[in-house]
Amino acid sequence: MEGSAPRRTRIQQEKRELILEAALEVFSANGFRGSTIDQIAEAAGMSKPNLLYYFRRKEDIHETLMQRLLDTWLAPLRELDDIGDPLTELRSYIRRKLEMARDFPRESRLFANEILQGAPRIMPMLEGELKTLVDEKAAVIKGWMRAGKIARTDPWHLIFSIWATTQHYADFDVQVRAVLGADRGGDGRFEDAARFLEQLFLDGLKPKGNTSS
Amino acid sequence: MEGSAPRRTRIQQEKRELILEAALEVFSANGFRGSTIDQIAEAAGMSKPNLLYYFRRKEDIHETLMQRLLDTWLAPLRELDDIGDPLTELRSYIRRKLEMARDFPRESRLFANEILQGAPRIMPMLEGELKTLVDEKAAVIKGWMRAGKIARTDPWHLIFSIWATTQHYADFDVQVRAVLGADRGGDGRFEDAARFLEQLFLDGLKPKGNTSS
DNA sequence: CAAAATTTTGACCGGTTGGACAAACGTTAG
DNA sequence: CTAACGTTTGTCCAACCGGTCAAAATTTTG
Repeated sequence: MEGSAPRRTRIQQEKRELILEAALEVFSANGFRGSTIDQIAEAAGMSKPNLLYYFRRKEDIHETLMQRLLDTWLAPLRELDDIGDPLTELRSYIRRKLEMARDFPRESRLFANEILQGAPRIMPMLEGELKTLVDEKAAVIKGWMRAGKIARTDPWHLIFSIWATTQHYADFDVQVRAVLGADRGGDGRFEDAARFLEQLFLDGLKPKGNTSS
Repeated sequence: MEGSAPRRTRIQQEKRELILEAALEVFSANGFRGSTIDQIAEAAGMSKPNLLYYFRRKEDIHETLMQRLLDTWLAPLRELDDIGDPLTELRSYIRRKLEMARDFPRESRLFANEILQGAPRIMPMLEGELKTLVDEKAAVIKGWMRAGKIARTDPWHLIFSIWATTQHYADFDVQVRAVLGADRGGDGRFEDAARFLEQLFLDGLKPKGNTSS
């Protein structure tokens, strides 16, 4: 048995890669329904029928893109390990997620688009693979709490808050840049965000040498 | 002078309201390009030409919806005042934003859709009204920091993180519910989130009576 | 009631979109 | 050269979409 993946020539591999790159650009900017095959074909430098020779349906492109995305997207969480200092481990998870928002904003937006529209194409994955992974890591975090290594809170909502704060810099990028303005909205914004998030997640907002009244 | 708003009969007021309600449902679920006038008309219980009698273009509906949205959406931030205890003030801002995510998830998703696609229709507002408001409130927060009432951080990124964490429960609702599962994903999830966010923003994750090693 | 004004509808139109298809083109192996 | 195979393109189509229009139905007004 050869497995179910169809055999592909070298040129097919390359062209499919080209199409997926173009489709990521278009889908992430316009959503699935807002994107046309023509747009993708043009971005990939080929004609529409030619594109349809490599992917028979528009949905096939989106599906392939989404499958690839999910692996790399969840990699940082998978790396969250029980070895090492818990606070350090969480800090580097936050850093990695923020780096992904900086380096792969299109992937983040593609994912956000899908979830926003009710996740019609990846619902089974959310309830299956994703839930399993999060539950597993929540158990790890709970262990750290029982050991007194980090404060006691809800691990699931902790993970949500890390996702939300980091992906915000990819998904809401135009808003972030508009509000920060020309001077502070440049490349340095990710370092500012990293500093802020580290402080937020470690120390919160209470002033340092000050017990609450 | 009567002002520039056109005079409208009672029935026009009602039908326009009906259409806007239906359009909010459809636009927030499918985005602007992903929604059709037919869908909105059907959701509003009228024919397409009839709908177009009240709003001449699809974009007019979206624009009206967006204008109304922005006022109510920014109301909590406008209320952030210099009077009262800073930590209490921030805590209730977070609570109000989370309540809005719970009570007006469609509005949140409509806004998220617009920003995700590059905010083509509200860019001037982001750079104008929104930036002005945020700058103003950031100055207030900076005052609190100078007075030693809250820890020193970046006020802009603080506001971003509040937006991100609270709106996450509206925009990524399906994911949140899928990950939490049937038992914890019910109505109680917003109270869990409120408790978690309060702790996160006030105390962070460091264990209580424990100086870092 | 009847005229006037407003609201609703069916039919229609031009442009776009996802996708099919056969013919043409290129490449490689015998 | 040529047959076989893989690739590319022009053409076409049916469905959909945003929007128009004139006529019909309804409501308001005198």
